[in-house]
Parts: sequence; structure tokens; C-alpha cells
Amino acid sequence: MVSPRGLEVLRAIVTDYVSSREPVGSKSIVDRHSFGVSAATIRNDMALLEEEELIAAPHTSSGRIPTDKGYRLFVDHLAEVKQISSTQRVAIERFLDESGDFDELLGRTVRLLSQLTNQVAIVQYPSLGTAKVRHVELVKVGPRRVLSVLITDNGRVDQRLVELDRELSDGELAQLGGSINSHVAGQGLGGVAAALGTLSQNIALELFSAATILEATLVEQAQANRQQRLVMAGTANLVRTGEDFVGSIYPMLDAIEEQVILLKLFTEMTRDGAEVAVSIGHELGASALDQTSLMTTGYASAGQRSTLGLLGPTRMDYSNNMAAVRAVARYLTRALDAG
Amino acid sequence: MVSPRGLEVLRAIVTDYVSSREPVGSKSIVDRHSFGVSAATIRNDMALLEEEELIAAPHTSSGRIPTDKGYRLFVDHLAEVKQISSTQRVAIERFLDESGDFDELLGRTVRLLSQLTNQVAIVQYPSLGTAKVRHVELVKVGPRRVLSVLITDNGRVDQRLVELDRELSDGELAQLGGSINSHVAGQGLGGVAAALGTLSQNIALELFSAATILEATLVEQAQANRQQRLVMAGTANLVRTGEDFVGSIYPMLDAIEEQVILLKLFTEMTRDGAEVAVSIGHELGASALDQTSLMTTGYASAGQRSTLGLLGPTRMDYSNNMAAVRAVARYLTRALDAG
DNA sequence: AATTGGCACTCAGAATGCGCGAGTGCCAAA
DNA sequence: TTTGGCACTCGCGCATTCTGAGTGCCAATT
Repeated sequence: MVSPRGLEVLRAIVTDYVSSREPVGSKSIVDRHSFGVSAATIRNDMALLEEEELIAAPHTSSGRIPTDKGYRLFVDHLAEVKQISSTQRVAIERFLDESGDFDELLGRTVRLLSQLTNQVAIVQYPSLGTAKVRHVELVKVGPRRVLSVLITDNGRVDQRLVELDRELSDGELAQLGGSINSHVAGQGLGGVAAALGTLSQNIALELFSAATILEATLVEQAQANRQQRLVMAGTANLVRTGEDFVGSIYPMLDAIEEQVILLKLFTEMTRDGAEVAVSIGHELGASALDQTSLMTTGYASAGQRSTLGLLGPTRMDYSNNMAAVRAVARYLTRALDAG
Repeated sequence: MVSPRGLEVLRAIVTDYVSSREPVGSKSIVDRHSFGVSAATIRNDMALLEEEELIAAPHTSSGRIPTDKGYRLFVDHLAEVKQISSTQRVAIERFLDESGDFDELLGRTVRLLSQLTNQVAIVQYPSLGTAKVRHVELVKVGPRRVLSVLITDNGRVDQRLVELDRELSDGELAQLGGSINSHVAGQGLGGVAAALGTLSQNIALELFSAATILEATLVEQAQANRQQRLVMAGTANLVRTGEDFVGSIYPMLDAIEEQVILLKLFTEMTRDGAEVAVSIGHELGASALDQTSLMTTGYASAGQRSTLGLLGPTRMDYSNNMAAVRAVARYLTRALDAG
């Protein structure tokens, strides 16, 4: 069993390794931390830790580095819960206070988080979820092209280009738009298909085919809530901070660019309450991301819960990053969600 | 003066260097290209080229590499105008044919371009420009919060959160929305401020303060057309392709992430007609991007002209990349612009 | 039983030295 | 103008050595 001092040694190893990027040995521990014991004693403790697979040696007779399991223990029991620094707080407030489009706000947020942490920051768009249709606007953008803009009552907007089979006059389009709105406004997104079912019967014959095409589009838009979207920033930070990943970092970069793995992980990660969830290294279950950790927490936008977080090397500053993630999520929620 | 054969030698140096990443010497030129002359002759030509500062030697007695000036000459006079390959064409068509939200389409486009070229791809959002207001929708997302969604007649959507000074009932909000729409619908974005000027006089007193706040927001939204937005993809490719940049690549990555430099360059670069514009190395005038080239061309979305392009090391495959940029811009225009 | 100093051993990484070969520049001859 | 010849340069890869931080183990001490 690992002694209390053993745990302190683990904490020292994690923090020192995170800041120095170099395997840490018994000597440097007694130097930098005031344990009241000798290096030999620390060595004994380290032998224990190694037996428990909490630390490992990159090569024989060199310092030790934490294993994923070691980081896990650190995060769960040893990391102190930090507050963000005042400079960080100022940065957050200044960033979010600027006015701008909703999309832009999320974009700014993700860049903010990546700058605060020097990691890859990720924000998931709120899903349309259980929202109701608020309004549908049909905008003519070409002879036979119409843009269908769907607005939900929690403020999400989905816009989509539709190609009709023939040109509609402005009057016809307005008429069609009116009919559609009267059918779908107030409907839940799931009910759009059904609500539109009766549309084609109540419509002038010459609008029939156009109505059919638009129907299909709207159903698609209403359904698109499932498919999630991510905004990312600071991919470059992974290159910077991860200067000493073993092996090539390209698989990592590819996996990130792909988004699909991240989406899966994002939705899988338990985010109970306001807590920050952390998955470390192989825990992610994605071989390309073996040497990274993912950290997520929830935020709310007009009642819809969504997720944001960051990705970085397993050797990251968990305490500070968790604080930053939590703070950004809170501020973002405050900016977006009904007080 | 540089002889015709000298120019052919330059072409050979550029293409060989681009593909091999290694300084190219007189010997390897006669090996790989069937000039009917000996290595010594090529050497004489190379001496000329070096005098003209079209090529340079990384260190004494090593092969030569093209200078920025050499690339410039190559791009202007020597690069063959390629067509994209059929596999690329298929990729483009498949990518763009999928349905999806407008934002998503741009996102897919930029990822497509980065995959086709292995460079950093950049797409500029179409500005709201000279559009007219089509519709304004006010969505209540919290007790005192309202989302103001502005739709233009060329299909751009700007959404923005507003904090009111008191809660409005659904009825009041609808009434206010109706008034606003009747005032601004059909107005050019520049005219929104003026059109709203008369609003406050025609409104119930208890809505006055809310109306004032919303007015300010709408004017801001209408004005936001100036401020441009970029979507990027494939930042990681810069790391990959630029494995041998001299010096650190971090300044480059920072400059890209900042966006501000890119925005400036994007708007500055002349994009006459359907041509692809190229700026090489120091021509960009941004020291952080000294070792990169930027390539842009225009595309159209519902009549609005905008720009897309890519950024990569000066040592890039200009012919293929120009072909890809041109092709993607065309397909995107076809997908977005009124036929 | 826990802690400590001593000691032999290991091994990665820096430093050094060496040889190879691609490439140049120049010159005299064709 | 082109060509072959030739001496010279110099970066790169490779092998070698050296050094020092760090380990593991043990016997002595508390």
C-alpha cells in the first residue's frame, strides 16, 4: 500500500514533471520539496509507486514520470482546486463583454480558452434539442434558389439552401412561407414532419412541387439537431506543448481535424453537474489520442445544456486548466443563459 | 540576361526542390531532365540565375534553392496551368453535394481545400455588404433576454443576444417585433439607423426603453458587415509540410491564429476577376509569414463576392494548389450563387 | 520497522573526431 | 558556347568517448 508520504511524492513528481518536462529523480525531489527525509527514503517510496504502476521509468536508471494511472490519482485526490488568477479573470471578462454575433461569441470563447490554457480548446454548439419552431423565413437568393432559415424558440438558427424545380414569384414565395409558418410555428422539432403532412393538401396546385421540396428540407433541418458541431482553436498549441510526444504527432492532429472522434468523446464524457470531467490518455479509448487528456464541462445556452473543454498532452497542468475550463464555462453560461 | 534555357533550368530547380525538399545541384538536373547539355553548362546557367537572385545557395558548395523572386518568376511565367485530377473533382463534388447548414457548407469547403492541398485553407465569410433587411425575429430566451435575429435578402443571418431592462410579455414582444419589421424590412443595411429613428415615436410608452435598446442592437447588427470573419482548416498541415522551416514555426502559427494579419492580407490582395492571386514570402509584408505564400481567389455567394485561399510554405506546389483553389472556388460559387 | 549513507552500475545525451560524397568554381580545350 | 577535368569546400552521418544524473541494493543506524 502507498503511504501518505508516498502520495506526496507522487504529487511532487507530477507537478515537477509537468513544469520541467523531464523525468524526475529522487535527488531533485528532496532538493525542490522540503520532505524531511533523505533521497534514499524517497527512492523507497518511488519503488512502491512504481510497483503500483503509478509512475514508470522511460528507460532504466533515469528519473520517473507519472503513468496515466498516476495522473488519474493525482486529478482525483491530489490536485488542489485552484482559482483562476485575477489577470485571467480580467481577460475573460474583457473577452466576453464585447458585443457580437452568437457564432462569434462562441468563436471568441474558444480562442480565449485556448489562450488561457495553451491547449486545444473545443466548444460544442448547443444542440437544437427539444426546442420548438419559432419562425421560418424563406429568402430568395437566385432564380430558383431559396434559403430556408429556421429559428427555434431557444434561439438557434439553421439556414439551408434549397434548389426548386421552377422559379417562384415573390408573391408565391410569401404565400408559401405563410402557409409553412402557420403549420410549423410552435411545433416541437420532432413534430415538424407530421405538421407538414397536412400542408400539401391546403396549398395551391402550382405550388405543390415547391412545397414538397421545402418540406423535405425543413424536416431535414429539424432533424439536424442530432448532428453536433464543434468549434476549435489552438490546434497549434498541441504542437507547441507536445514538443516531446513519443512518436509522430500527425495521427493526433489528424484525429483532431477529423472531429468525429472528438464528437464521440464529447458526448460520451459524463458531465455531472458543474464538475469538470477528465479523461486521461488511454482512458479515452482512442489510440491516436493515447498521449493526450480531454477535459470537459457543461455550459448552458438559453436553457440548452452543451459542453466545452480542452485537449492537451497528458502532461498538462491539470489544476490550472480545470480552473480555466470551469471559469470560462461559468462566464459563458452567464452570458448566454437566462439569469 | 537569363537565356531561355536558363528559365527552363529555373523551372527544373523549382519543381525538383518542391518535390524533393532538397537543394538541387547541376548533376541531378541533367539526370532528371533531358536537357541536351552537360552538367557544366547547367552550372553556367545557374551562375547566371544566382546573379539575378532567382536562386540561392543555403551554404557554400551545396545545391541551390529558389528565392522568393525565383518563385515569383516561376508562378508568373513558368508554371503550367493545370487541371485538377479526376479524383480531386470527384472529391469536390461529393463534398459539396451533401446537404447542410450554410455555415456547415463553408466549414466543409475549407476542410476540403485543406485536404486537397495539404495546406492551411481559409475561407472568408461573405460580408453582408449592400444587402437589404429581409426580416427581424425577436426570440425570448430568458426572462429579460431576447435574441435578435436579422435576416438579409441575400441570405446572411446575424444573431445577437440582448439584455433588456425589464421583462416583456410575449404579446409585447410580438408587438415590438411587428413594429420593427414594418420599419426596417426592405431597408438597406445602411438605412437601418434612419428607419429606426421614427420607431420610438410610434410605440407605446411602456415599450419605449426596450425599443431603444433593441434599436441600438439592430444598428450594430446592420453595421457589423464591415467586420469580416474567417474560417480556417488544416493549420496542422503547416507543421507537416513545413518540417524544415528555418527557425521556429511558432511565430507563424501565432500569426495564423491571430487572424488579424490574415484578414488584412485577404482584403488587400488583388483578386481581379477569376484569377488566382499569389503572394510569396516577404511580398506578404508580414515578417512572421516570411517563409510562406498566400494564394487567394474570389467566390460568389448570392451575388456577394468573397474570398478564399490557402497558406503554405513558399516551397509549395503552386501549379496544383492554384488549380485546386480555382476549382473549389468555382464549385462553391456554383453551389451558393444564383445560377 | 523505517531510515540512511555508501557504492557499484547503467545508460541517455552531449561532445568530439573522421570520412564520404555531392556539389561548386574555374580553366583550358574543343 | 559548350565541355571535361580537377582541386577544393563543407554539411551530414557515423562511430566513439565521456560525463553525470539516477537507480538498486545492502549493511549500519535510530
